Amino acid sequence: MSVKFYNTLSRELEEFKSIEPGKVGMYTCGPTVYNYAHIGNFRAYVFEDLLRRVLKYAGYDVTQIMNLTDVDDKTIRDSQAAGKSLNDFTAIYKEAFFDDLNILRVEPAEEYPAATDNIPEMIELIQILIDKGYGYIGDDGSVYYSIEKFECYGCLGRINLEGQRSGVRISTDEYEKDQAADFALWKKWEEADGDVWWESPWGKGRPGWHIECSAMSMKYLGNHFDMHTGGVDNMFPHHDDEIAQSEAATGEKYVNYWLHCEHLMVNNGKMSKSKGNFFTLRQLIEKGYTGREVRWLLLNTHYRQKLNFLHAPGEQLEFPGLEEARTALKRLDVFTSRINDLANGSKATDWGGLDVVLDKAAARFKAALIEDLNISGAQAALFDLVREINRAIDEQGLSQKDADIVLSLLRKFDNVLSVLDVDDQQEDEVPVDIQLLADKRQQARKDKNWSEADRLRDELKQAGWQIVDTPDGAKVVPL
RNA sequence: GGCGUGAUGGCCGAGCGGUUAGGCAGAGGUCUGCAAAACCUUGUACACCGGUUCAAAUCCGGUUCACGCCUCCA
Repeated sequence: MSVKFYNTLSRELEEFKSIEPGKVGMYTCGPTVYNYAHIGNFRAYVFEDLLRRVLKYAGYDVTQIMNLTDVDDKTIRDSQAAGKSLNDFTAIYKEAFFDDLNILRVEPAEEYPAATDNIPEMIELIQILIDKGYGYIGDDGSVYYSIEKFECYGCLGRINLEGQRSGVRISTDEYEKDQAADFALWKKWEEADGDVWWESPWGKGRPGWHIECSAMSMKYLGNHFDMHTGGVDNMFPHHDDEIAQSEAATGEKYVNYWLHCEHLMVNNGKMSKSKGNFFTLRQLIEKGYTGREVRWLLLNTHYRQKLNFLHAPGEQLEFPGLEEARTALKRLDVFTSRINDLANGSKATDWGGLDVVLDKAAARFKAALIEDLNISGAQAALFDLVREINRAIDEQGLSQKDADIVLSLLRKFDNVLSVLDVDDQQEDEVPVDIQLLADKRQQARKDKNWSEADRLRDELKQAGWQIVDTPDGAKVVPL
C-alpha cells in the first residue's frame, strides 16, 4: 500500500515517492523565538510530528530539519525592549520552545539550525542570486529579489500579481524596490537595529526572512529534497519566496511535496492577540491540563481542516475540547491498565479470535494514516479494537500471552500517536492513609456492612480517589 | 476587489456515488450488595435550491453563511 499526501503544488492527493528509496528529507518551518509559542503554533509542530512518525511507521528513514528564526524585526524589537542582547533574549524562548515540544511529546527533529548560525550560507546564496541577475541592490542599500525574473513566482500560493489588492502593499519604504512585491534578501542595517548586524558584501545588515529557510534547508537536505511543511499562512509569500530563491540559485527543482497545516481557531474566530483569545501551552498546563491532553486535541482534527478550539470563559467547563480529550484518554487508560493487569497475571486461556481482531485493527490503522494522515480513521481503528478486546475479556477473559500481544500492538500504535502510556502507566503511589481507608472498605464489604463500605468510598472520593472493583479485588486510582 | 477552503445527528469529528465511522454527552438494558469500569441496544445527521444518476452527504451549477491568504502570522 502506498503512502499518499495532499501536495499543495498540485492541490491533489499524490502518491508519495521519495527521491532516495527508503529515505525522506523533510524541512519543517519552525518558530520565531521572540515569545512563547501558542497552541496554534504547536498545532503545526504536532502535525509535523505526526507526519514524521507516520513516515517512520511506513518504513522510511526520516531526516527532519526545523529552523529557529532568531533574528527578525520582532526578535530585535523585543530584545531591545527587554534590555537583553539578541542571543540572550532568544535563548530564553528557544529553551521554552523545546520544553513545550517535550511536554507535547513531539519527537525531536534531527537538526534545529538557528538563523544566526548560518549567516555565511545565506550571504553565499544571496551572492549567487545577484550574480544570476535575480537579486539587486535597492535604493536603500538593501538587497531585493526581483520576482518578475522568476518564471513561476506565486505558483505555490496560486497568486496572480495582477489581481492583487491595490494600494495595500505600497507603504513606508516599499518604493525602494523596483516592484512593490519584491522581497528583501538582505536588509541594510538601520539605527533601530542597534548592535544586531553582520558584515556582508553589501555592507552591515541582516538577512531577510525567507533566505534563511532556503539556505538552511539546502545545507542540510541538498538542493532538491522531498518535503517541506508549514502553516497555510506560510504558503504565500514565504514558501513561494523560498522556491523562487532556491530554484533560481540552483537551477534545480527545490521541493517535491509541500504540505500545509490549517489554522487553529478559537470559537470559530481567528486567534489573535488583540482579541486576547490565544493560549500558550503553559497557560493550559496551569489550568490543570496535561501535555498529552493538549496533544490529543491538536492531533484530533485532520491537519488540513481548521481546528476549532472551544473556549467558554466563566463556564464550568472552560475548555470543552480538552475535557473531551481527557475523557477519551481516560477510556484508553482504563483499557491499557486493564490489559497490563492481565499481562501480569491472568488465568484465562488463549483466545483463538485474537489474531483476526488485531490484524484488522493494525491494517485499518495504517491504511488510514498513510492516506494523507487520516487520524480519525486511525482513532476509529483504535477505539474499535478497544471495544472488541474489552468484549472478549468480559465474555471469556484474556490470557497472559494474549494480553502481551495486545500490548505490543498498542505500543506500535503509540509509536505514531504518543498518547497511550502503554508501559509507563503512572501507577500513582497510593498514600498509606488512602490505602488504609480502602482496606477498611474491603473489610466492611466482607462483613456485608454496605452503609459503612459506601461511606468509606465517599470519603475516598472526597480525598480525590476512586475505588475500582475488579474480580481480583479493589484498586484505588486518582480521580 | 483577486484567489482559495469549508458547512455532517446535542457537541467534537471521519466519509470522496450504493454497505455501522469513531469519541463525548443522552436513553434503556446486562454485570455489581449499590456504584464505577466494561459490554449490549438505541440517534428522523449531512446549510439551502436546482441538476446528473437506477442510486448523492459524496458529482455539477447556483444561493447563503463562516474562515483563510493577498500585510515577514503555524
